Amino acid sequence: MSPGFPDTAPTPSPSAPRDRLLATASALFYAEGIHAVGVERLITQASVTRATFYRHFGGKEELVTAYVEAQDAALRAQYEEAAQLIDEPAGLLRALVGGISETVCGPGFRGCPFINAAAEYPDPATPVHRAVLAHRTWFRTVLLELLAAAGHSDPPWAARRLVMIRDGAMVGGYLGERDEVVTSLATVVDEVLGSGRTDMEAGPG
Amino acid sequence: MSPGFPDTAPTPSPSAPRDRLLATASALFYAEGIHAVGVERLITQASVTRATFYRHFGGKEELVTAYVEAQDAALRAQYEEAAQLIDEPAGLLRALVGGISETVCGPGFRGCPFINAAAEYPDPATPVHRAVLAHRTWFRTVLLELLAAAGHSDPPWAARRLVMIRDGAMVGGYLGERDEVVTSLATVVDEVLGSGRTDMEAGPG
DNA sequence: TCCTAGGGAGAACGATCGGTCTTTCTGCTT
DNA sequence: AAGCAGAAAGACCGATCGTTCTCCCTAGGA
Repeated sequence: MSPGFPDTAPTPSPSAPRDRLLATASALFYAEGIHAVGVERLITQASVTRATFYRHFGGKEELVTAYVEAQDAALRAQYEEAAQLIDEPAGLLRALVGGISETVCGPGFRGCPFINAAAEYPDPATPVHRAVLAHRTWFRTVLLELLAAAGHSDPPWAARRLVMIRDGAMVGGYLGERDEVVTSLATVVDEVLGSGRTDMEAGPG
Repeated sequence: MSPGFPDTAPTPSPSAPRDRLLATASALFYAEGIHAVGVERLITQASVTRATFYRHFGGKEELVTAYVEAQDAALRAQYEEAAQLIDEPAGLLRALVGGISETVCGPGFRGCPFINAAAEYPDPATPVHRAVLAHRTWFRTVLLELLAAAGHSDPPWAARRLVMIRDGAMVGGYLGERDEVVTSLATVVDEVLGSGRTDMEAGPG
């Protein structure tokens, strides 16, 4: 741009085609299912040519994996952001499940992208399936740590319960009544947190 | 049709090809996903010709619908069978969730066929999606009736909780630790049933 | 006896699948 | 000024998609 700043500039377009591709893929894969979306449609909607597609991704499955990993990264970032605003573990825990409620009630919610992806990639050896499991492991670990930090009497037990109720909320929000799911979710979280008799009484604080 | 026993006999082969087709489809669709299985493979493994396939089903989607409806019918039949052996609603309720535990722990469990099918058929107008919702409505209704018959103080609330925990168990049994899921499931059922303070104290009776 | 419905076998349909190729043009680095 | 990486544009590949077709054979009802 000018002398003194020879660096590669603040990436005016870091790799626009790649980003467009991933964004388009995320929207289509999530809304319609992965196997239901072909490469043709992807590159057309992303305004990208075939050659460009295969220059950035080794193939469709690699793009699918990138899609799942991007969802994972987004949730991790969302959590990190919340973690910088909230100090108490119990509050962070509630913020975490609050985010789930918002997701479920948000427009265009179509189920958990990880559960849906796993439904289409049953083989555990698949990178896609592995990415799903990796996200779930991360989520469970975060719950475990927060529960322990909050002084819960039985973090493993509580984490198991919270993971199950999260999955139930995701499925129910897609194939059932969203409002009911959200209220049930909140109630269960209060119960689980309240049952670890320490400094984590229910209530938004 | 004619004197004596002109009837179509006790169906020596009611429609063997059709049954083979549906059985093969059920196994493949469940194990590998629906869009991942083509007609070619279907008819080859079922030892049926293309013409025969299209004589029995209008197309692939009709077979998929039949697959989902067959799963639904099997579960309804399983429930009816249990209902004839068990009188008390509370016991029947426990048998119902006991069946879920067995399913989750059974060999080859690959998640809930209804949840998985819905992941591949997001459009609510699709017969497949509708069949999934129909099954879920039936399940919820059964829970509701059993809870009411058992004298639970808040059947709608309890039914919601049980549906959510069922979904959580199905997902967790596929993408998590099966043993943990089953024990958590049993605990939650006890809690939910026990909270309706009437004649439904926990315990297998 | 005929006759016909149902199944087996397989060719063929257009469409789309995921993937590779060549060519041209632009924009940056050297 | 030269050169090169990345992207646009699009032809092209074999394979498979779901679907329809013809032909033949066999078993069961009229």
